[in-house]
Amino acid sequence: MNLSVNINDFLKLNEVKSSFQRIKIYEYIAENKNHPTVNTIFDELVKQIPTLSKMTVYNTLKLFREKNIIQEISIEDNELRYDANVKTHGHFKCRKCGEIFDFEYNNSEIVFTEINNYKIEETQLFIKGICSNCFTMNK
Amino acid sequence: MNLSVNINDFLKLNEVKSSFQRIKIYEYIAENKNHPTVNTIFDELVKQIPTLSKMTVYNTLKLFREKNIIQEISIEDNELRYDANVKTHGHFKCRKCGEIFDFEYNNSEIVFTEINNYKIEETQLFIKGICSNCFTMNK
DNA sequence: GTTTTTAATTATAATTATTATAATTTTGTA
DNA sequence: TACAAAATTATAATAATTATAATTAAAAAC
Ligand SMILES: [Mn+2]
Ligand SMILES: [Mn+2]
Ligand SMILES: [Zn+2]
Ligand SMILES: [Zn+2]
Repeated sequence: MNLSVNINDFLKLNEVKSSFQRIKIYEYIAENKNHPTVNTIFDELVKQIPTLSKMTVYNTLKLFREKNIIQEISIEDNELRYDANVKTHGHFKCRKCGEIFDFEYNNSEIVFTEINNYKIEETQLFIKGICSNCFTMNK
Repeated sequence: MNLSVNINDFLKLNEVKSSFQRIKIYEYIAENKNHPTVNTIFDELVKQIPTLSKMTVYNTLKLFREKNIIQEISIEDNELRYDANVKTHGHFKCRKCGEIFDFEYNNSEIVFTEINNYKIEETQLFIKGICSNCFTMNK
């Protein structure tokens, strides 16, 4: 079974015209689940695709966002990161190792009195601190 | 009563050496509560202080952050914004008018099973959507 | 299956944001 | 006032992003 074929269908299903570059970019984000930046995506893929242009990465990410098949997260420092998991979930960034961990939380448990008549379209919960790996290592 | 005098004391209390520029920058963020970007702060203050350098704004914001008298919020688009309210609180950005609203929420009500042994240092909750002003105007 | 049309990718240039460095000015202290 | 230290400013360098045009690839028409 070839994953690229599945991604090809997935893109078409979401009104994204498929191409070799687009499949590879989506594949990278979806498989690695590492919340990569534009530069990470480019640097990793240019190894496989030497002709790849960073412009294509920018354009493709913009298109994927418009079609809602990826989400953009700006956890800190002006560094935008991308995630193929578009469901609402939380992100934890470790100050030591820099890794970003996903976590689930119950959105409905948060009570908003001040903005209860506002139309909510997107929710982002970011937590920064030290992950358990780095915490135990320091002892 | 002169607010600048109070800010002067406040800065000293927080181990920040006071200066005319630093007082004006803190004053702008604290009084306007508009979560300004570097450019907003510079553009507004350069009207009063024609010799002001953007470098000073960058340096001062970095210093204020280190001393924890402001917080940096990166709600979207690679645009960093600054807030003199350093207590944990949520931010709502309206897609129509662009304004950012503060709201309170009870952090303890959110249950994190996956990261329950992680050391939490900072929490940011961002919500995007349409504010009630813009929502009623569109009807 | 070749030609034509359209769209995507690439290469390049332009713009913007940020950081680094050195010169100048200000502030505090003797 | 004179000196030393720090902050501010001016300028240059770097990095990130966007815009534009040329090239290549894909799709549609014939
Ligand atoms: Mn995620
Ligand atoms: Mn706020
Ligand atoms: Zn870690
Ligand atoms: Zn609004």
